[in-house]
Parts: sequence; structure tokens; C-alpha cells
Amino acid sequence: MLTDAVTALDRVFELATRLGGLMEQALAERGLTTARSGVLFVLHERGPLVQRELSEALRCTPRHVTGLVDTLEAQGWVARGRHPTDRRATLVSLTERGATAAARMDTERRQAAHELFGDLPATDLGTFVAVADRVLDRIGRPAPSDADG
Amino acid sequence: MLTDAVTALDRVFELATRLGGLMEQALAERGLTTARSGVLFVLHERGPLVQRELSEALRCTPRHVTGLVDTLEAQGWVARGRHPTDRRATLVSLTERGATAAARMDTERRQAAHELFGDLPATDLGTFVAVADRVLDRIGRPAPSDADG
DNA sequence: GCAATATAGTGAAGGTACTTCATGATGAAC
DNA sequence: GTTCATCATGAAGTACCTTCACTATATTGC
Repeated sequence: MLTDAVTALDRVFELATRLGGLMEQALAERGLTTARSGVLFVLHERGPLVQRELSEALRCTPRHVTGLVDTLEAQGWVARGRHPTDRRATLVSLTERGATAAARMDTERRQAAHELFGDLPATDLGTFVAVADRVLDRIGRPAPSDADG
Repeated sequence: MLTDAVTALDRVFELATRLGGLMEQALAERGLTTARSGVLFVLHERGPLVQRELSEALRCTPRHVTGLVDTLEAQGWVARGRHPTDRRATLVSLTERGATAAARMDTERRQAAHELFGDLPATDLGTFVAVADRVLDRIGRPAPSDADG
């Protein structure tokens, strides 16, 4: 069998589609969506943020963040608070419930990764990541959102 | 450097997000969206189809296919025609313009794949695809939409 | 032949994710 | 202290996609 570039590209999309679907399903069981879970995830990683910062981290409009936070706040995942120095800004932070959920989802994400990729030879995994990185470098990374170490 | 499973999972999503964005952008330049281009692509692969078949191929509701085909027909990419034996059914086929566009997009997709993955060692590419396949097998393939040979 | 039932497509209505534009409130700069 | 940038949000709108009800046709069983 000849492994060509087109197959590789196909696999990326197939993998993403399938994994994305599973993720969406898991989130839906908690009453969350992909976009809203993104807010929780960013806050979990970086701590309380102003909505403007959230919009940059999530690469969406500030207006959309307002809507996401509205819903998340109504459901008790996050809370709006005052910014210590800037009275225009709203500081969004995880509630206790939100923090617990975010931590648990992060754990589950890592577990899932290990279930999916964990038993593969480390060299194969290394090659997989290297190929992905090579392609990402080629199309230009947008921003290193988290540490890669 | 330790390559772990979580990194691999991250790369899949990052790659998909970035490549998906580029693809969407390229489609938008032609006045197409991801969903509508899916119709063209399926018709290009399989020839004229009844809307019901399209909905199965695209994994969406028949009602949504109606909308997609409405738009594509209005823009001249596809045409509705009679089914030879079933008068309930609508046979959707590519117009000449649609066929040309689909063929060209398919070519461009292959070119893009080669630009992105083409210069990597064949063994690395093989490993990449093998890892992807392994994961896909694990989560259960939905349906082999096209030949993998 | 004909009633019962299934199937193909579509109108109506609605939900979610996201956008742009205008605006009020505040901060920063000169 | 006026001017200009910035934060968040209301209003309005677009795109994607769904469910439900309905019509037209096909199929099945008698």
C-alpha cells in the first residue's frame, strides 16, 4: 500500500471529525458546548480573565464572549466580578463548581488521550507529533497557547 | 523531549482547526461553505444522487439537504432532475460549472496535501497514517466513505 | 383493485453559534 | 479637560442545522 500525502490529510480530518464529535457528546452530557467549555478551559489554565482577554484566547469577538459568559454565569460555572483597577472591565472567574468541573474535564481529556494514543510505541508517537508539528510550522502557528515542554 | 499522548491529541485538534480554517477560507473565496462544498464533493465522487442518499453521505437531515441544494442550485453548481423510476425522488447532479469546480477543488486538495505532507519521508508519513488509523479503529470507524486503496 | 403503511421532499418554526454596528461608560494622553 | 482608545453590551442579522407536520408518491398485503 502506498501511503501518500492525500491519505494523511484525509486522516487528519477524519480523526478530528470523529474525536470532535465524541468530545461534543461528552460535553453535552454536562450541559456544555464546545465554545462554552473553551471558556472554562482557558480560565482553568490561566485563572480569572477580563472578557477581552478571553476573546483573544478563544479567537472570537468580544461580543460573543459576552454571550458565552452570560450562559455560563446563569448556569453557575463562572462568575463576573470587578476588575481591581479598571472599572470598565469585567473579571470572569470560575465558581467552585466551574473549577471542579474544569479540573475533572482536564483529567478526563488526559485519560482519553492515553486511552487513544497511550499504548503506541513512543517512537511512533514521536513521529506522529513531529509530522504534525512540521505541517503546523509550514502553515504558520498562530500562537502557542500553552507550553509545549 | 517526552512525547506523550496528550500532546498527540492536542496536535490533532490544532492541525484540524488550522487546516479547517484555511479550507473554509479557500471555499469562501469561491462563494462556498464547508457544508455546501461537501455536496459538490460527494456528487463529484459518486455521480448524481437522490437527496436522501446525499443526506446519508453527508450525515445530516434530509431537510438540511433541501436547503443546501436550494442554495447550490440557485448559484448554478447543481441541478435538480427527475428520478427515472421514482417520481417522489429528486436526482441532484452537478452542472457543468459544478463539475468543473469540483474537479478543480479536488485537484487543489491533492496539491495542498502534497505541499503540506509531500516532502516528508515516506516512512514517517506511513507511521503518521498508521497511528491515525489505529486511533480511528479504536473509536470505531463510522463508515468507509471512499476507497482507501 | 384498494386500504394501510412507508418513503422522498419541503414549509414552518426554532435553536445555536457567531458576526457587525452603534452606544454608554470608563480610562489614558496631551 | 478635551480627545481618543478601550471594555462590555444591546440590537440586529447571517449561517448552519434540527424537529415536526404535511403532501405526493411508492410499496405491501389482502
